Amino acid sequence: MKKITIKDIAKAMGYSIGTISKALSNSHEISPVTKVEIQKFANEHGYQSNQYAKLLRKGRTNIIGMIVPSIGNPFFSQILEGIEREMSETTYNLIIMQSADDPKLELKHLEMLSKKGADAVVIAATGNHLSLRYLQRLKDEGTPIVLIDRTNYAINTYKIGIDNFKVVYQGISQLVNRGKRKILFISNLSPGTSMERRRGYIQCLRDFDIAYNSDYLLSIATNSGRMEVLEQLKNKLIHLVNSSSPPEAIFTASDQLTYLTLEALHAIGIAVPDHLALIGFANFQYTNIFQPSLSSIVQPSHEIGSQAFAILSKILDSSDNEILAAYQNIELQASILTRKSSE
Amino acid sequence: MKKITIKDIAKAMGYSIGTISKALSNSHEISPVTKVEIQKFANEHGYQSNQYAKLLRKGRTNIIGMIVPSIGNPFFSQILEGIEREMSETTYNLIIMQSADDPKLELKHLEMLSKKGADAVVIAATGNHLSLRYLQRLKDEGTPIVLIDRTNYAINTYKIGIDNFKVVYQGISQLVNRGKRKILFISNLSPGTSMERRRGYIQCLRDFDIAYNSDYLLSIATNSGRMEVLEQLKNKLIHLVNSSSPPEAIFTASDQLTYLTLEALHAIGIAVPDHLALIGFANFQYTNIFQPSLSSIVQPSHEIGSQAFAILSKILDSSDNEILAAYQNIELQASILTRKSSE
DNA sequence: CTGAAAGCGCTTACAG
DNA sequence: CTGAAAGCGCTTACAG
Repeated sequence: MKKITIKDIAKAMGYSIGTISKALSNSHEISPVTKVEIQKFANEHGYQSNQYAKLLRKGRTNIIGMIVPSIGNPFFSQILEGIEREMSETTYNLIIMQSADDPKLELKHLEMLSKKGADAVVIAATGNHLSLRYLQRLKDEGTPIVLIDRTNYAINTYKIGIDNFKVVYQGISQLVNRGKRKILFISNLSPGTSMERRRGYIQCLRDFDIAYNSDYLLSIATNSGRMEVLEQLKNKLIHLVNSSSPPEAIFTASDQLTYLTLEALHAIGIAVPDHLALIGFANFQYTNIFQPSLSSIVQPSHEIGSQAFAILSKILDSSDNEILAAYQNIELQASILTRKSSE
Repeated sequence: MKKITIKDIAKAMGYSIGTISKALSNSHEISPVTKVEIQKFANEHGYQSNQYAKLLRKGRTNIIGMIVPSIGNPFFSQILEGIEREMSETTYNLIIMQSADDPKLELKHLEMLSKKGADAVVIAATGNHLSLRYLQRLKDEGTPIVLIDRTNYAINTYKIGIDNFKVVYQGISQLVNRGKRKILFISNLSPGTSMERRRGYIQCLRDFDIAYNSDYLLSIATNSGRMEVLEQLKNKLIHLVNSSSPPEAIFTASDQLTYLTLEALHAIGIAVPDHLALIGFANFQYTNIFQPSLSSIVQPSHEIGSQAFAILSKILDSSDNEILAAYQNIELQASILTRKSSE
């Protein structure tokens, strides 16, 4: 059952290679009768065009490169789901790579994608300046770039994320409305999102006339191992809880930090919400079976993925690979599931 | 900053195209001096070979196709992580597709992979006979196939999973040793794993001299929506709990069923483990923050991925794409994390 | 409406 | 040790 080519069809049917090619791509140059005849023959013999010959000829690869910190993180795996569902039956190919939030690895992956001739790149970037410069260069060379999740970077391109300021503001408001005034804010170091999230926190406190306390602003590097991050959190939390002014609530500004903070609180024996309320970013589908059921900020992860693909396919499908009128910064709506952990 | 080709180098250096090609692939035909000179020039000018021209010439695509039920399921996303880490800096390309455990979609994806000319396929198959037949055909045509997770199918190829019988036997033993004799076993319909898991359950009961009760053997189709599965579970559980012989423990034989069963138990107000103990398959990294902390069967998901790639790269890298001596059925070790839910 | 020919970027027998 | 030439499977001006 060897693969059949245009040449085979041409020989079998007594047409030239060019005619077969044109008939199969439905060219108007070919007479309807011949076209039908050829297409029928091709179908019956299971002809499938060789993508690589096509792409070589057209100078394209149809590869969309994607870099995320970790596929195992449900937030990113859901984004991936969203892309895959749209893409699977197209001729595009997705290549996925994990940066582990390591700038060096990220840069290596970008170089690899360039080497593989990726026609577009989707990335949740670490924010490392070398990577950003590389992205800028790719963009200048004509490769469309879509920044997802972490969008607050000074590069003028397509961006898809959420309104970080707003959803954090809402989350903090909830805590305040439940009588919490001493709110610990824990975020990671990603400049792509943490600025806006922190701004939401600070502005909300200000609007509620709550004094700002720098001890309540915690930044944790999450690209070290899980155990290390957990230890750090435990130490910080023990310290704060035993301080003269212990926090009454925690807001965690990333999925991983939410899970690890909850784990740390369990480990050091602090009851949630009795002792300390908690609300945080979390996209795992089953946060309602957490101890306690978790008040979660949920992002439209699937939609982030599907929109990224929508934008790219629009650009790549346009004959001259033209960049759309204006770069868009799409801010989708995140939602808050209020549950026991913040009661 | 246009891409530079072999032709460009040939023109610039005054060598023929063939010589450049051979020098870059380190052929012994070329004199060491010339080779160094050419390689240096290529490096300095950022030459990157066009994979597609290469593959077209060699009749290969270097595409590895992968089909899993759902990328969002942490178990499968971890397998993906395992593959990606090994593969990212190679010239192989992974194409991922989701079957949603839908046989029709699975078959469509397989056809797509064949159309794209995948050089190999990695699949957690539904077990649908049309798909299995298609896989068999691909295999017969020379495409290496690796079955992951669901390995109990009558197709003679590479298989990577766990010793399902053994780990279930151990899990059930734990429950029995804690005094439970009425154990409800909930599994999905996948023939690739559920047979062996069920066998472990039944054999364990037998060895402990516990009467087998068919009411305690529950099979749930998990490819309908999440809410639907949840409803089913709630109904079944309410019925059983109120029966004349209510179960004392539950063993859930898939990740999704574990989460949903716990959710169902919460919803209908059954306390775990006080009222009913629970132990189940679960690969989410943070099952210790569940309510209660979950006794989990954890599979070596990353290793399943990395081994799949290891096998394939070995086959595909061998010049004649030869199938290795014998097909292997690799059974990795799963582990049991015993925690509060089964106390 | 159909065909002959060039070429995408590469590799590899075959000569010399 | 180096080069000329054919060919992987396709598309597309250009002729006729």
